[in-house]
Amino acid sequence: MANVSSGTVDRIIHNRGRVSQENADTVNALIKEYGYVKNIFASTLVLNKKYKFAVLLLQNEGFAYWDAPLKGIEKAAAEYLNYGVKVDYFFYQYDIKSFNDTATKILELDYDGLVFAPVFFEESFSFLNQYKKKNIPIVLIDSNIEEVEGVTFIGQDSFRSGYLAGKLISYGNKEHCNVLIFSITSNVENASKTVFNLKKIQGFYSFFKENEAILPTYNLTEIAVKDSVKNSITIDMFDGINAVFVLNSRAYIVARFIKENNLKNIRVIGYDLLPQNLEYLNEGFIDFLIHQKPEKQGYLSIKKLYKKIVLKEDINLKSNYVSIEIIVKENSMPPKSAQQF
Amino acid sequence: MANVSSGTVDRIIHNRGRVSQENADTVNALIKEYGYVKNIFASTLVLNKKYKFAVLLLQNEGFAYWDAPLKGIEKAAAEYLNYGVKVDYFFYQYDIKSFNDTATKILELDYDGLVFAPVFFEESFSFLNQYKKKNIPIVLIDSNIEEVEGVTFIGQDSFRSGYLAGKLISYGNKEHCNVLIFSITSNVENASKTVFNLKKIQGFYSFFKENEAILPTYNLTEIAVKDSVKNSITIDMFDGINAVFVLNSRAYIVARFIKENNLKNIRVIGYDLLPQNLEYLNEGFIDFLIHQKPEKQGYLSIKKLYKKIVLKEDINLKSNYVSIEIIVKENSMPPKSAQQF
DNA sequence: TCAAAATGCGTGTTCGTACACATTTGTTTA
DNA sequence: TAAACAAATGTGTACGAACACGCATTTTGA
Repeated sequence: MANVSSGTVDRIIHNRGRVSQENADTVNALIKEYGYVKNIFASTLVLNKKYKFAVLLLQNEGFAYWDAPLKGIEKAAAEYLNYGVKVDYFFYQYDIKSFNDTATKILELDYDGLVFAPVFFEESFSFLNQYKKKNIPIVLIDSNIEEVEGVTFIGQDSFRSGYLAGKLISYGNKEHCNVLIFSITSNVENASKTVFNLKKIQGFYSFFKENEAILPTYNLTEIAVKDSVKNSITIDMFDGINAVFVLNSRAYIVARFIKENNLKNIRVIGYDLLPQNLEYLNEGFIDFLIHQKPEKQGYLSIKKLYKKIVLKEDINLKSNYVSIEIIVKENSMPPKSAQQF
Repeated sequence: MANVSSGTVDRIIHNRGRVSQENADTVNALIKEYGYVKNIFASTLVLNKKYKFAVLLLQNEGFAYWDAPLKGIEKAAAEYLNYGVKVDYFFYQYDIKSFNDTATKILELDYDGLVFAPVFFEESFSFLNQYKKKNIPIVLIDSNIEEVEGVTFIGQDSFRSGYLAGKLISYGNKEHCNVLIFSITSNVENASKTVFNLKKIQGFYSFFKENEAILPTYNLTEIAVKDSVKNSITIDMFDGINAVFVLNSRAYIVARFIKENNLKNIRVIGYDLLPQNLEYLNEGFIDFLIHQKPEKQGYLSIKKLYKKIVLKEDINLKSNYVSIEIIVKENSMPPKSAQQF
C-alpha cells in the first residue's frame, strides 16, 4: 500500500532508522488505519530466543508454606515452556548468610527476569538495589518492599488482611474478649527483620480502633515464641483468652496445643492452607484461615514476566494485590474427584 | 538420526501412512527417547488457521450479573486473539422462545468450540444433546446440567455453597433463629425450570441437619417473590426473622427493604459482587456474599477451549469447580489504586 | 575535491512445521 | 525384458516476522 518493501516497513515498525520521514509517516498512518498487529507466532519463531527467568525463594525445610508459590511458578513455567521461557530456581536457607550467598550468585548470572520472595528486610533491600542496576524486570511475591521503586509486587495487602482478621475474630461476638496475637517463627531474632508482620498487626489494631463504638471491649496482647522449641507455648498464656490471631501459617501449632490441653471456646484465626492447618480447621480447632493464595502469586509472577519480556506488552508494573480469601471448614475442600482452580 | 527425510518423519508423526513399518518404528523410538515436542508457533504459523468459538449467554437486562462472565470471556478472547482464536457472541433474552431461536441459529453455524451458560433446564438439555452431535468441545459455565455427558462444566458446587451459607448464617449465634430463604426472580414461573437453586437449598438444609447436635434450633422458611413487582416484599414476612438467605444475586433487594424499613439485627447472606450488593455490604445491611467468580469462570472457559482445540492438549474434560469465596465488608474492595486479580 | 561516512531502500535467508508434489525403489504383469 | 504400477521416500514452498547484507545515492569534512 505504501509502495515500499517489507524491509522498509520493518525498519519503521522497529524504529531502526534509515527511512525517509515521508515513508515513515505513510506507513505509520496505514498501520493505524488498518490496525496491524504482529503475528506472535511468526515473531517468536524467527527470534528463536529462549528467555531465562530466575526464581529466588526460601528453601522449604519441613515447613510446607513455600511449596505453594513454587507450585504455581512451576505450573506457569510448564505452560510457557514451548513459548520460549526457561526458569532457573535458586533457594536459600532461613539464615542471612545463606541468603547473601545465593543472592550474590544470582547477581553474577544473566537473566531476563527475576521472581523474588523476600524474607530478610535489610538484605533483600540491598540485593534489590544492586539487581536493579541490571535493568531487568523484577517481580516480588509474598512480601513487598515498598522502599524499592520500579519493582512489581504480587501478593496480599497485609494491613487489610490484619484488618479482616479483626472482623473475623469479632464476628457475632457480644461480650468482652481477650485476644492473643501470636508471632511464631523458627527464629525470634530474625522475626523483627522480616518484612510483613508489622502491617498485619497494624491492620488488626485498626479494626478494633475504628469499630470500638459498636463492639464490646477487646483486650489485645502480643506474644512471640519459637516454633522449634518444645514447651514454648504454655497453658498460662491462655488464661482468660477467648481468641487467638496467629500472624503466619503456624496456626496449627496453637490449634494442636488447644486440642491437647482440651481448652474450650477459643476462636483461632491464622493464615494459609497448609495440610496441618486444614486438618485442625476441619476438626474445629481453627475457625478461619486467611488464604494468601501463594500458588496464584507464583503463577502470576511468571505470567507477568512473560507478558512483559516475551510479548513485550506495555504492562502495568505497579503492585498487584490478590484478593483476600476467607476459608472456613465448609469451603476448604474441593468436591471429591474434581479439579479445583 | 533415522536417516530419513523430514517428509517421512512428518508422515509418521501425523499418521499419514505411506511409510515402511521399519522407519516408523525407528522414528517413534527416537521421538520417545529424545522427547520431541512440536513447536506450537511454527505449527500454528503454517496452519494459519483461525479457530472460532461461540459463546451463548443470557442477555443482561439491567441486571448486572451476566456482565461478569462476559468480561472474563472477553479478557481471555483478547489474550488469545493473536493466537488464532476468534470469539462470536450470542445472547438470548430471559424467555424460552428467545433462547430457542438463538440456540437454533448456533446449531446452523460452524464453530470449533462452544461456551454456554444454561438457564432453562429442559431447553438447554435438548439444545446440548443436539449440539453434541457436532462432536465439538462444549464448556458449560455458571450452572451445570449433569444429565448431559461429555460436556465440561466450570463453576461452583451449588450444594456446597448452600452448605457454606448455613455455616455463615449460624456462625457465632447461640440462640434460636428463624431463617428466611428467598428466591427472587423476574419470573416466578420460570424459576422452577432454572437449573441450580434446588441444590443450594439442599446444601443449606444439610448444614443444619448435620450440625443440629451442636447448634441452637433453626427454623427455615422458603419464599419466592418477583423482583419486578413493587411491594412483592412485605414487612410481615420479616416477623421474628433473624436471618435471610437469598439464593441469587438479588440480596440487595432484601437489604434495601431492611434499610428502608429500619429493621434491626437481621443477618443477610447472598451471592455475587454486584455493585448494589457491595454497597449494602459496606453499609452493613448484608453480612456475607458468596462469590461465584463468574468472571473467572468465563475466563477459564475460553482458556480450556484454547488448550483443547488450539494446543490440542489432552486435557481433562470433567467438571472444574472454582473455589467458593466468602466476601465480607473488609475484603470486598481492592486497595485503592491497585489492580486486583 | 574526493574519499569516507551516512542514508535510503530492497533482497534474501532463517526459524520449525505442514503438505503438495516429485522422485526413487520394488514388485507385478504383459 | 520392458512397461505399468504401487509403495516408500525426498524435495520444495509457504506461513509472517526479523534482520543481515548489498547497492545506490547523498552528505560530510579535511
